[in-house]
This record gives sequence, structure tokens and C-alpha cells, in this order.
Amino acid sequence: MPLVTVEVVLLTAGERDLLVYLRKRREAPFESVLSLPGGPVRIGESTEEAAQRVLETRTNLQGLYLQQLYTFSDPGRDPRGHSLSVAYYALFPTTHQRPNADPLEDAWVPLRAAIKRDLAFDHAGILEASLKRLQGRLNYTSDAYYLLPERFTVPQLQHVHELVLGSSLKPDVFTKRVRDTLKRHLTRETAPSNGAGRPARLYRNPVASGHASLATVGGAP
Amino acid sequence: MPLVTVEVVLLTAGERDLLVYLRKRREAPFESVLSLPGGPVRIGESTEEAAQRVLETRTNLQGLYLQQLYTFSDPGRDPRGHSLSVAYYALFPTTHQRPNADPLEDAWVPLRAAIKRDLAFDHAGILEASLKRLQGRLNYTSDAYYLLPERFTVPQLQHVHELVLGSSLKPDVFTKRVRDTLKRHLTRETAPSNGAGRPARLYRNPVASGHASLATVGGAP
DNA sequence: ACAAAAGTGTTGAGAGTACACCCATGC
DNA sequence: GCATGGGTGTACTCTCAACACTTTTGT
Repeated sequence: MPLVTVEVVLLTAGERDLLVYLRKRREAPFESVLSLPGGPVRIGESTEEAAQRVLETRTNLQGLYLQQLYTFSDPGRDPRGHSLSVAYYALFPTTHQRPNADPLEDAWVPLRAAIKRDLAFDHAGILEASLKRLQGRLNYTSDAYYLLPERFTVPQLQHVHELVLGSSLKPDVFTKRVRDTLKRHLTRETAPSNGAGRPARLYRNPVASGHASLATVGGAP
Repeated sequence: MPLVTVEVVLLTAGERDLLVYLRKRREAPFESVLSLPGGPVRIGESTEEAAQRVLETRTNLQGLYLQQLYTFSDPGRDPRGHSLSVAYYALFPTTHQRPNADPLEDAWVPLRAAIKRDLAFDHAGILEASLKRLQGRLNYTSDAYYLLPERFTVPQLQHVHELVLGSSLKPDVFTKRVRDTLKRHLTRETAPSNGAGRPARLYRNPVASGHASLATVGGAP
């Protein structure tokens, strides 16, 4: 029987690209190579529970939005022997500060750069599949909102879309596309001005309930 | 470690609904209950290879179009113990006759009826997920063509779309939607008349290469 | 006042729908 | 010829992109 593991692609919105959480492996094979957080699935737990457990162990984050991506089962993907990985992607909102335990151990890496790097196992391929899936789901799911804080502006939402698509969008066109669906969530507040220009209006995040929470303090970070 | 298996949702186009291939279980649990063809994944084979092997063992069909659906891992899904199933759906064109070994052992069941039945394990849920996925992919993939023979007509293609969507489409609207993409594959032949009305024009199937082939004769069929 | 960014109103092109009409076959 | 179903052409609608314009802030 192949060994069953999960891998988690933890993503958040950075300045110029999506950022993916990677950690430096301590064990062979691929010692000191960057890899996705992951681990074996235990008896009696679903793969989704395993993914949540891995996330909490590595980053102290609980209850993140998870989406099953694909199951990778090429017998050659792990040099130690046949292992099968159920990959999930997790979306971390820009609400809180990003957890980052030890700069020598883990890192937030720009996604497109990470895909081109030499990562452990087939993890570069898993990142590529995550990006493609996210791009495909962008316009008919709420995925983008899981990358935004509890209050956000249209320009912020546009920025997330641009990060996912990897191209820039025209502000007026984008605004029109989302105005109708968003107006239900308009607040009377405006965002603090960011130096120049008119401040944007704030919207309530429609998926705020599913947002991240830091686990009870006591863990590593 | 959970046990790793594959399940295959083998679908084809029937008269009034999609048909799914189910077989009557011989073993406990769920003895003599209808279930999806499936089986354990062997060391050294990918889940896709395992799915192909299961298909060939059960139906003598080789090289069918397969699509990974989802991985089901609820620890309670198998009463014997924790097992994880990677589900695939397979599309069987209406080219050849449908294989059907023993009417007491296996059957082609209308999909929507099957979803409502009491099937073994969580197989009804797997069927439901297959239908939803197929519906979502219908308009931006070639899935529909994998259900059609090597030569097909626009009304046949429309019929497949109607089966997947579960609703009827207007012939003129549908024709316009597919005409441009299809005209590259128009042949000079026309279909034999089906009793009344003008015969439809035949098109070459754009995905005919990926079609089914019966394995070397010698098995059960 | 001016620059910068947010937000709005108007126009025009393209996709998709409805409707009407023409074509090829069996009886 | 007529019924039946396949195929096409035309007008209408609705969405979406482009462009021009107004609003609100910081300097």
C-alpha cells in the first residue's frame, strides 16, 4: 500500500505576487531544500483534518479556508518509496501579520518564482496546479475574498485578482464588474488615505466568518 | 495508515439519462448492494493506472478517458475501517455496444435514479459529485465529445448536453453556439435518416484518438 | 490650486436569444 | 404534398469594455 500524506499550499497576497509558505526540510531526502508543509494522514482522520493539523503544527493557524486541489500519486514522486499525496491549498487573509517562526526554517516566497525553483519532490508541480486552479475559480467562487481582511476596498479586491491572474486590470472596468454583487456589503466607512488620492470605500467581507484565527498562544511563533 | 483505493464512475449516454455502470457486491459489507467498480491501489502504480486496471478487469475496456474527480477520506465511509478513495470518472462513447457481462452482476443504471438509491459506502455521494463536475466542465472542456462516437451530428451533441444538464435546449440556439467551433470538423457525409425529417450532417469527433477500445478478445465481456 | 486615485455616466461592440423562414427526407 | 426534423438568416437584448468625466483626498 502506498503511504498517504497531505501537502498544504498556504497562500497569501503579497505586494507583487502571491506568496507561498515554504519550509526548509531538515531530513533527507532533499535536506535543506524548500518544501511544502505536509505529513502523513493518521488513522481516523480525514485528509482535510490532517491538512488543518499540519497547518496548525507548522504555523499555529487554525480554521483556514481549505480547498482540495488534486491527489498526486506518481509512484516515482518520492525516492524513498511509493507515496500518495492529497494536496490542499489554504488561503490566508491579510488580516493579521503573517506568521513566520524562524527565517532560517520557513519563508514566504513569491509564487511564480517558487514554481521555477528546485523544490523538494513534485512540489513545484503542486504549486503550478494550485495557481491554475485558483485562476480558474477566481470568477465563480469566493476564493479571492479569503485572501482579503474583514474590511476591504475595491482596489484591494482588484489587486488580489491581478495577483492571481498575473496581469493588470482596468480600474473602471473592474469596479463595474463587482459593484452589483458588492453593494450589499458596502459600509459607511472609508479606508484611511494611502498618501495620495481619494480614499476608497470599505466593504464588509462576505466570507469573514471563515477567516483565520491564531491558535491559543503557547505554540512556537 | 488508511487503506488506499480507487473508485471509477463509468458513464455513458443513454436515451433519457446518463447511465452509470454499477455492479452488485458479492462480499460483506453491503453484500448484493449496487456499488461502483473499485479496488485497492497497488504499490508502484499511480491511481490513474489503478483506475484503468479496475476498468479493464470489470468491463474489458481499455484506454478510456479518465478524469480525477475528488478524494474521499471520511474515516467513517467504510465500516470495516478507515479507507481513502481517489474517485475518477470515465466516459464511454456510444461507439460500440456497451459491455455488460452478467445481468445479475452488473448493470447500467440511469444516473439520477442511481444517486437517489441506496448504494454501497458513500458511492451515491460520489455519483452526485461526478454529475456536478461534469456539468461544470461541460462548456469549457471536451468532455461531451468523449461520450460521442467517432462521427456525430449536432443533434447528438445537443442530446449529450441535455443529458448532462438535465434540461432541454433549443435546437437553433444550440446549433449557433457550437457551429463555429465545429465547422473545422464538418464532413461531407450525412447521417442516415432516422425515420422522419432531414438527415443531420456528420462531424468528425475532435477527440476520437482518446476513444475506447475493447481489450484483446479472451476476457469475459 | 494641483496631482493622484476613487468612483460614475455614456457609448459602442459582441455574444447570445427569439423568431421566422428555408431545406431534405419518409410516407 | 405534407409532416417531421435539420439548418440558416435577421432583429433584438444584454453584458462588458472604452472613454470621458466628477469626487475626494494630500501637498
